[in-house]
Amino acid sequence: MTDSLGNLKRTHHCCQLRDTDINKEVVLMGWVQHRRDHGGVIFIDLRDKEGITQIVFNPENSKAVHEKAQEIRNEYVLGVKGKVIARPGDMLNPNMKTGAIEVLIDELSIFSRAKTPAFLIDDRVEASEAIRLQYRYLDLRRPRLKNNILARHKATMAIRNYLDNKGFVDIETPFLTKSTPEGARDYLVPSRVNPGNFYALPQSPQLFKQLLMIAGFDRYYQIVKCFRDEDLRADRQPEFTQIDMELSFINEQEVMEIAEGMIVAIFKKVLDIDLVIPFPQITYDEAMSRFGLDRPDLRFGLELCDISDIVKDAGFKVFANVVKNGGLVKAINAKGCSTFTRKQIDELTDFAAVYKAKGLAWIKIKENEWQSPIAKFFTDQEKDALRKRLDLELGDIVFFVADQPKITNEALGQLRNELARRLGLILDDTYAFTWVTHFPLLDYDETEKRYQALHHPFTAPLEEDIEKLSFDPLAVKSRAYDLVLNGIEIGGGSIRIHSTELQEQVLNCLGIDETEANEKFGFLLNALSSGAPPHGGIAFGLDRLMMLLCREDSIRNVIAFPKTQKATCLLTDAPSKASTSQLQELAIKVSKIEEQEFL
RNA sequence: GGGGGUGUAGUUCAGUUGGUUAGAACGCUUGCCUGUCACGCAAGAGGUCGCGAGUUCGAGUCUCGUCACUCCCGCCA
Repeated sequence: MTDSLGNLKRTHHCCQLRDTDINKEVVLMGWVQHRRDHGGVIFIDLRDKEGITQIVFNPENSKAVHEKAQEIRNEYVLGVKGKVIARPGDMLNPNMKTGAIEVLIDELSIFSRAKTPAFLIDDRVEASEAIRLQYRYLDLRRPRLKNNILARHKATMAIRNYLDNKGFVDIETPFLTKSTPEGARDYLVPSRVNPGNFYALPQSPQLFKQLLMIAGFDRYYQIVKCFRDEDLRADRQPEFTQIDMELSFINEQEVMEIAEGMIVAIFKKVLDIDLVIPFPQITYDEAMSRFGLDRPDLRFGLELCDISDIVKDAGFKVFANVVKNGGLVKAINAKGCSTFTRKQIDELTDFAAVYKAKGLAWIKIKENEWQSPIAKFFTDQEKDALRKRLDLELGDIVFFVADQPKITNEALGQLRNELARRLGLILDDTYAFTWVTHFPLLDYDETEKRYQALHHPFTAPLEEDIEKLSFDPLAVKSRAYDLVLNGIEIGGGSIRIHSTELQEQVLNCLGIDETEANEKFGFLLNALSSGAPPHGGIAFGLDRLMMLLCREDSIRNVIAFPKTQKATCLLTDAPSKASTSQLQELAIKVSKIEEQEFL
């Protein structure tokens, strides 16, 4: 039998007692971190959410209690009553906050016995991801995960305080809602009372927050789950949390200012770091040109350099032909890295190939010569131009990618990040923020042969570009902005379209005709024509932000109960089969399941 | 949908060219120990080598398939 709590009342937590508390009678409750049985005296490290206190069972103090304490094992849950005493002179433990004292126990309650845990509750012990997820409640006892979750709480508190002070109203929006076209795959929920019909879980509260602006709430925020049924990554879960906000009567600069203030408040509260604002802003075009990606990592240089004009007539046909066909030839000069071996270069070539680069050309700048499979194709004049453009000096190696602009930028941009990692150019405690602005409004989907919104269909085009919608849609820039931290997109938003006519025009561009538009989001178009204020907003990925704040490399480590890469939960074994009666009630037939187990 | 990595004791891993009884560390159990702090000492238990086929006199090791976890590409407005 185990003991019940009875009248025992906790007086302190396990990180609280100091030498100033000596001689106090205290009651502690917690889990057994370690047991050290010396035959006579037994030491136990008692752990709770706050920390660890050493408790002592001494047979000279109470034989019966000492006897009972023999039984204690790791992870047992105890309540103990005793006296705070000073540790003997040289027995202080400077590594513990409570290391000056210990508690000599007079009364012991064993609330729970515990099976031997699958892994030790200690950050120094490794366990596989699968085991950690299966026993998540044990992993959450360990300091690393526990502290991440506590940091997340600090962050959300800072966010709520900040936004409340700025006049934002926290409003909940429905989870059982309507499927929206465009965007990610929806999670569907069958409706029992409307057989054959389905709700969709929201990919974001986008339309509802716009409706709230039209309703006149002026400033809205929500820390809210969003659902996207797409394949997972280290920084992507099917359900994730957004810090979602929307404001009326503002422009993009004002949204960015508010957002910066919030990020500052979070960093101050969680890390006690004072960030410098405003964050730099660069346009999408500049980001692509200099860094190859729309989420540039500004912690290091290694910028990309366009050399298409220099090589357009070169004897090296690979380069020349790419330029002739509207492609792009760009290069990165890795200063002082001409010592790269053939093997290293091959690895980098394989790396670039992942991003569809057909090859990775290179030139090593050696004494008296350019060592390279392609150097012989260039005239002295071309070499001279390259030397100047790329700042080529003795000991450099320069990498080239030649392809369609999209591939050249992506491959070389990713190579830039990889080179920085390999060369150790990335400093640990640097937080390099940047806004990326002036995204294109649309891009062209080759497989579906139509335009699609880069951000979403409700993003406003730049005023001066609106007329181009009819004759050159791809040249239209939008009023969208992303916030990027260390090469990772942590938030994005836009000024929205608040005019019915413009909204219809953009939908038209996307190939959504009036009938379809009315069917899919006629409610929004109606609302827009019922008095819509100019408005815009932004949403941050709370999980990604916390991942960066906690220096984790997966968002699973900042989510209490995350999913595996196949979107399952190893703890609860979700998703699982539905019973025939459940399915019948929902008017659903399951096909293509090999061995359907009837429950 | 595609590519890479991993899977051996409760946990983390080692396991040679295919060869006798599959090892280590930690954890666990028992005993000893009154000042430890991931205590120490001694003894012990613990294995469907992910699963299924195949090759072979013989498979943890080789081949094929399959499952799980993970990283990436596609996908993710």
